[in-house]
Amino acid sequence: MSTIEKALMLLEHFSRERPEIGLTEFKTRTSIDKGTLHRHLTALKNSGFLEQNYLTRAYRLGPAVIRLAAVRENTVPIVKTVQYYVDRIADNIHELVHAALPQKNGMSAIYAKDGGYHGVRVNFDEAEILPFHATSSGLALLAFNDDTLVANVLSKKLVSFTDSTPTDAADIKANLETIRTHGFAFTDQSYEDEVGSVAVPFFGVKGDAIGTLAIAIPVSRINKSFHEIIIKQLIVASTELCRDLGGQIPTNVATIWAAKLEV
Amino acid sequence: MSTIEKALMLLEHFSRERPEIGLTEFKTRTSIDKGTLHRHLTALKNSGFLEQNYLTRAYRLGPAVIRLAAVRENTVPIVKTVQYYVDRIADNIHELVHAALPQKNGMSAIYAKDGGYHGVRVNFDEAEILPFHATSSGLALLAFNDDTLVANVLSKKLVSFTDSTPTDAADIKANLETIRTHGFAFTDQSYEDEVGSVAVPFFGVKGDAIGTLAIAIPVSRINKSFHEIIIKQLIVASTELCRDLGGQIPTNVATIWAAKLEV
DNA sequence: ATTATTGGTTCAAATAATGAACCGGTGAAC
DNA sequence: GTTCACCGGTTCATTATTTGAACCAATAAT
Repeated sequence: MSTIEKALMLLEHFSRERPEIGLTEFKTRTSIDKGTLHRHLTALKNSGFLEQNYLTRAYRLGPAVIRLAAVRENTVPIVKTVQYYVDRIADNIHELVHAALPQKNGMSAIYAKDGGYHGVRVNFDEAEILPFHATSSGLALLAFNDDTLVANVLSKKLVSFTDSTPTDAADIKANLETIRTHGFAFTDQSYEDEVGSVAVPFFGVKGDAIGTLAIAIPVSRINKSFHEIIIKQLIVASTELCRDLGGQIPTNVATIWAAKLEV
Repeated sequence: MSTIEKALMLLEHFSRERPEIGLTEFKTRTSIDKGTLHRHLTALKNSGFLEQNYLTRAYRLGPAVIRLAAVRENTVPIVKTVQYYVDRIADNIHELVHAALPQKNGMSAIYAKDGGYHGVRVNFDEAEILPFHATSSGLALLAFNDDTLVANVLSKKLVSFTDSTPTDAADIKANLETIRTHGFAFTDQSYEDEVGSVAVPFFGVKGDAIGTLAIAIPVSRINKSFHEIIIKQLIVASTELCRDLGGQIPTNVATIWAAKLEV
């Protein structure tokens, strides 16, 4: 692995829950030598990707990422485009809806809306990393993306989050196959207890999955008819979203989805 | 310079005007060896910072930056906080207002609003890099930030954009001194013909300038009384913004600003 | 059919990354 | 107030990676 990739991996450790990370904490998290770490962190700081809390000396993300995100969103306005559909679904079904993009180690929610007026809510952090193997977003993306990504994900250790988290590579591979035939993914408390989720992919110009639309919902509120409503909403939104983004829905997926909508 | 910094410098070449850049174009822009470039671009791609247009093979910014920006904005919600004040000023004075943060080679506008109903408008790109030495934003930041940044900027070649662009280091240093005594910066067609601008800094916890609020305006509409109105608006907004961000206005600046508001 | 231009690869030489040991400052414990 | 532990940061000989001139393959232009 190149030095560049090693350094950029450090940025993955920042999240809502861990917005600032000190040198020693990085050391325990990564088991990289302190000297090396310091060099890398300094390089990232010099480039504006990190800045230091001048009191604690801990590192946090810097202003460079803001500019880059603005340029990216101007190039490929996924966030803005996705917002409309997430909002629409949330307003229709009154549950927590989100859209997510693949990152290196999982899906990252880029926008979420809780349309719910229920007492029981699903707790959700934007910018959290959703592991590929334990969430419907992750599975939906794996099922309709490159096989190399699947191989890559399954080659690593599959962390268990609940009693229902699938950790066997063969099981997951089989599940991906059923996801492909169904045209959507769902999970039952595989990432958080009491929370189920349903996801559909959306596609890029190559017809590969470039992101997902998903719904997270307390298992107590799931039943068959509602499940079908959810899936229809997701499929319709993803279809329109693909059109907006200039993406291409693979013909087999298009057929499956069309059939789902007719029922 | 470390390999990491060299690679990250490549990302600076992307902008609204140049959202996609191919290998050979990178070569002409950077005069880095093609082999090296390809390695770096691949590393950035593997880390999600770039992705490739699969038809043209050109590179563009990738999804990783979206997540990072979301985390950063959650850590230090500058964009969101700044929006309110930019909008307010734009509504009051009916001109193009923007806020900018320092990047490596200039200021980057993070939010802009044109409150104008005039025929003549200032053209403005968010996420464009505004050179330190030729814009009021840049000068305002230099004047109230670290001296090392000033030295760094002045040590490089100062590009000329118009006939009025200051390119002499000594001139700029003198100008920074007057900016410090005035508490704001202004430029007259130093970046674009027919456009003047006024900027004030806003400050971080250390009392160092961390960004600027600025107004760009056709020179035909500038006159003394309007100039003063603009400055008052900017000063008031920056003062409140510093409070919101937990920043500290240096006492000497606070004194100057207070005097300006009394007039 | 030929040439120019594109993205991408190779491998010996040059250079930068690495990491164990070290430094100095801060705060807690005795 | 002395000691100790922990923090961020630095040093420098060793080691491994980066580098770049030359090369390859595919596509577009002449």
